[in-house]
Order: sequence, then C-alpha cells, then structure tokens
Amino acid sequence: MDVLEKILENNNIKPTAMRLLVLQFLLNRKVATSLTDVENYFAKSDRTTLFRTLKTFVEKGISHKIDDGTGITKYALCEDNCHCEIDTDLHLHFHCTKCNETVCITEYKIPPIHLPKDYTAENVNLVVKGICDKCNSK
Amino acid sequence: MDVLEKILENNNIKPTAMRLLVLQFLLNRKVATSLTDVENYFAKSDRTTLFRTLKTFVEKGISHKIDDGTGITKYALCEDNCHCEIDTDLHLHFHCTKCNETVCITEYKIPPIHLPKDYTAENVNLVVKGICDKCNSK
DNA sequence: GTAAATAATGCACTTCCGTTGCATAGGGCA
DNA sequence: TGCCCTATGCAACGGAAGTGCATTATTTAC
Ligand SMILES: [Mn+2]
Ligand SMILES: [Mn+2]
Ligand SMILES: [Zn+2]
Ligand SMILES: [Zn+2]
Repeated sequence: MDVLEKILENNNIKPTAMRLLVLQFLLNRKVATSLTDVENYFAKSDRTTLFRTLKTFVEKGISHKIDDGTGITKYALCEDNCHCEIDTDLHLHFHCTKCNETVCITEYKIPPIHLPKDYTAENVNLVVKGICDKCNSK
Repeated sequence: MDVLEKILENNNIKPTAMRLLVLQFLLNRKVATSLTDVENYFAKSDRTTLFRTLKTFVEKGISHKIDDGTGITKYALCEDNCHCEIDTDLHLHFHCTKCNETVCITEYKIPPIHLPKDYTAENVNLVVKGICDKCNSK
C-alpha cells in the first residue's frame, strides 16, 4: 500500500483521491501553506473541498493550523513527534517579511513564559517576523 | 487645558470631540479594545470615523494594535515607556478563553528567542491563551 | 447484486471584519 | 466673509472563513 494512504489510514482519514493529492502537495512543500496556495495548485478543484480537507487533517492530528499574523490561516503537516492534538505544540513560527513565507521552527522550543499571579497558560502562539535565511543570503 | 487634550496635542493629533471621547473610553478600559467595542459604546457614531480614530492613534504612537489570534484586531493605549512606534514593543499579550478578554502583560518582557542560522528577527508577537486572574478567582 | 445508509464533494450563498471612495461639514486663518 | 484643509458620514467593496443543501461516490446491509 502506498505510503500516503498509510499516513491517512493510520489517522482514521479515508484516503480519497483529493486527500491523497493534498497530502502529497503538503509533504512536498517546505513552507506553511494557505488554503489559497492549495487552491491555486489544484485549480480545477473546489475551494470548499480543499478547505474541508485541510480542516480534516487538522482535526485528525496530521496537520496544524498556523496564525502568523498575516490574517491568512496557514497549515503545515506535523512532525512525527508533534503533539498539537493536545493543543500544546509549542514550536514557534517565523514569517519572512520579504518573501512572505512562513515556516515552522522546530529546532528551538518556546522558552518558559512568566505570567502574573493567578494567570493560567493553556497555549502559546509565538510568531517572529523578520528576514529568513534564504532572503538573507541573497 | 484638559489632560486629554494635552495627550493628543503632545502627539500631534488634533483634539476633536470624537477623538477626546474615544481616548477617554480607552483610558478607562483595562482590557484591549476592538473596533466593535468602541462602536457599541458610541452607538450613535459612525464606524468609519471610529476606525480612523483608532488608526490615527496607532500612527501617532499613543496606541498599539494587538493581534491576539481571535481574528479581531484589538487596540490598547501605550504605556509611557512604550516604544511601539519603532515596532519593537516586546510585551506579551494574554487572551482569556473564558471571558474572551485580552490584556497587555507589561510586567514581564518576552524572553530572548533563538533562531536558526541566518534568520534575522525584526519583531515578535507572543500571545498566551489561558484563564485570566479574574476568571481563575471565581 | 441490489438497495439503503453513510460519507465526500461541489456549488451557491452568507457572514464578518477591515478598508476605501467620495461627498459633505466644520474650523482655523487671511 | 471666503478659502483651504481636515475630519466626518454614508455607502460600497474585498478577502477570507464558513455553512446549507443538493449531488455523487463509497460502504454496508440484505
Ligand atoms: Mn508549525
Ligand atoms: Mn499591548
Ligand atoms: Zn524570506
Ligand atoms: Zn478571563
């Protein structure tokens, strides 16, 4: 059986044609992906289907949503050791203001955050804006 | 002269009636404020005027925009020692998932963030979600 | 194998928020 | 008073997320 199908079935996602294609697309991309990105790539497909495909991937835990501050939701497949399903996936995201791309920075964890008395943290979103490695080496 | 007028004039903002009212409203609020919040309070006023008032406050540096991840832009007046005008106002924001309110946490600074080689940071947005002090003490 | 049930897809439409264009009103100044 | 610049108000637009519902595809039941 195909490796893509395996990924989906291991996560209780029925491997339909569209889902396999979207999964492959996401696997090949190195940067976080918006619905519009997917839509442009699969020009013939319907936006709603793609939207719901991405939503399913997030719900089933193979992908996570990224709010990078641009106002456009991005998605990225989870690493093997990712635990976003418990809503505490604490890696940070970097948004390059030059090439406009957003990436997961999984090498470094978010440092512990100090909060005032009686505040309880459940989740942290850390987005760093700046210039990415590719843009800096041009 | 009124203290509110002084704040505006010190920052090159013509103290119109509407602007004074909005400023007072923001001063009295202890939590970050959305355009809709302002709109609801000044029910008789026009949305656009309020929008542009908030925009002016940000541009002139007496207020800063907050992206708390809810998708709704919030605004909060800057503290005296705030330097958001140079885009490096590095305090964090806390969004309570119970009362839905967002506050500036100015007591603690954002810890230094490690980035991979060749990445340059220009700005950081850190939003912690959880339960606020008020909601926790109920 | 056929029929019923279930799930996925596609199209249209909605909602929400931020934003802009343009005409009008107001306020300082010659 | 008349002029100019800015602020205001109304309307409309735009992008993106999301929903309702009919249609199609795929299981499952018989
Ligand atoms: Mn990520
Ligand atoms: Mn703040
Ligand atoms: Zn870049
Ligand atoms: Zn609260």
